[in-house]
Amino acid sequence: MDAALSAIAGRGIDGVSVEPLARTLGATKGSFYWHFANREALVEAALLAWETSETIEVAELLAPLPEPAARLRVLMGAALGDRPGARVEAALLASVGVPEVRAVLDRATRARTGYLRHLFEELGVDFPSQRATTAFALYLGLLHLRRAESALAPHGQELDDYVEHLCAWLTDDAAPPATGGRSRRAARPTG
Amino acid sequence: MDAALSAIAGRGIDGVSVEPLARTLGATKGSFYWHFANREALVEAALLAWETSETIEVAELLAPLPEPAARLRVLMGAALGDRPGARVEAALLASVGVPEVRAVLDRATRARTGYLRHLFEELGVDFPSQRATTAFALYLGLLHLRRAESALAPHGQELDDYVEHLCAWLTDDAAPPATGGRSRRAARPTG
DNA sequence: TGTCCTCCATACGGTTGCGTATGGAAGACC
DNA sequence: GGTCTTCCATACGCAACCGTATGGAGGACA
Repeated sequence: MDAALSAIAGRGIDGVSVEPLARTLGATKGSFYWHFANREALVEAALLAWETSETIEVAELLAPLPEPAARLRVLMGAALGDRPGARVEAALLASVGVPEVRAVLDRATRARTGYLRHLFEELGVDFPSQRATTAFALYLGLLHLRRAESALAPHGQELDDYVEHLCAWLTDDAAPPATGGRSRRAARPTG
Repeated sequence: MDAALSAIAGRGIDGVSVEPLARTLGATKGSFYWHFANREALVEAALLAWETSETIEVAELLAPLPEPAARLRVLMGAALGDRPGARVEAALLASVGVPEVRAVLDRATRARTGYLRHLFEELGVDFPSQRATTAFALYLGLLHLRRAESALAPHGQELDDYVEHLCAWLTDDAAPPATGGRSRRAARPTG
């Protein structure tokens, strides 16, 4: 099943095929079909494994951080860093047309934007839902750039600086100048 | 070839197969292989067609707008609206692993971030490259959410408001307070 | 009218992958 | 030792697709 996740990370959901996968494991189809009912069962099991490991990882990462601002930074940094799960997720984004994948991603999206909204609420900024959507969209876009191996995708120290920058930007750092609400934030919230 | 683009929009690059495509057109493989050398030639032709139509569309859209701020708004709005090219692009993002697709998307990315950087320079904001990357990543993320039919993807009037909000945010509307660079913008630029 | 050239259809071989059928090895258990 | 369960391999049928071979209709043209 790790092999299945590797295949997903490398060539997407369609890259998960029973026969080549069995070959790379030094096994045969006969063996595979004893453990799994069919290809779809394997894919679902792999998706489930990814989902749980992902949520556990994130939870463990954020548990020791009391400060919401630090949580946001760590969250964005981990999301865009070199986690093994990131490659899988970037590949899953590509297969969002497959119903099972869509269901998993939908759950993950809800969980993440929900948590982001919670963070922004804790931070006391205005329009937390809208910011959560924006932050998550940024995450998705940067994840794609990374998968596309684009020159725009920041790496290493640059990535750290960029994450810092984004978090400050997302939280209106520096500036809440006691002048009350600004009209430029008056657009209707989205999510 | 329109059929090929439709297939791409609907099921991705892998959804472009010669025999089904010929069937939907009421033709046969024999006919297809007279017009195209092979499947790859069709895909490349379709990608080229998309690329040129896309650049032409955008150029025509922005030509009559002198104000950079208005250009940014129209650009983001069009990018996230219901253009036919948007569905194709969202599907192409999924196939960024295919070398030909990657090449096309890479060119498009360069062109777009280059133009965005130019816009931000015209607007006189600081760190235009970084902002261009951020704006483009946002675009990519929202495009994905739209393709995923996520509840977070804004639509209609909501979309307009959201675009307005984002543009104001990206350009530090309201605030360039002649105080020079602020420390929260001091992270190293990325692109 | 005979001959090309253009465009398209039918038919074929080859590959890849899914799922099933069937048998066989190796240990558990009596 | 016999039997049953567990796990795996070989072999098969089937479907989707790619690309090629081959022929045929229909107009251009001398």
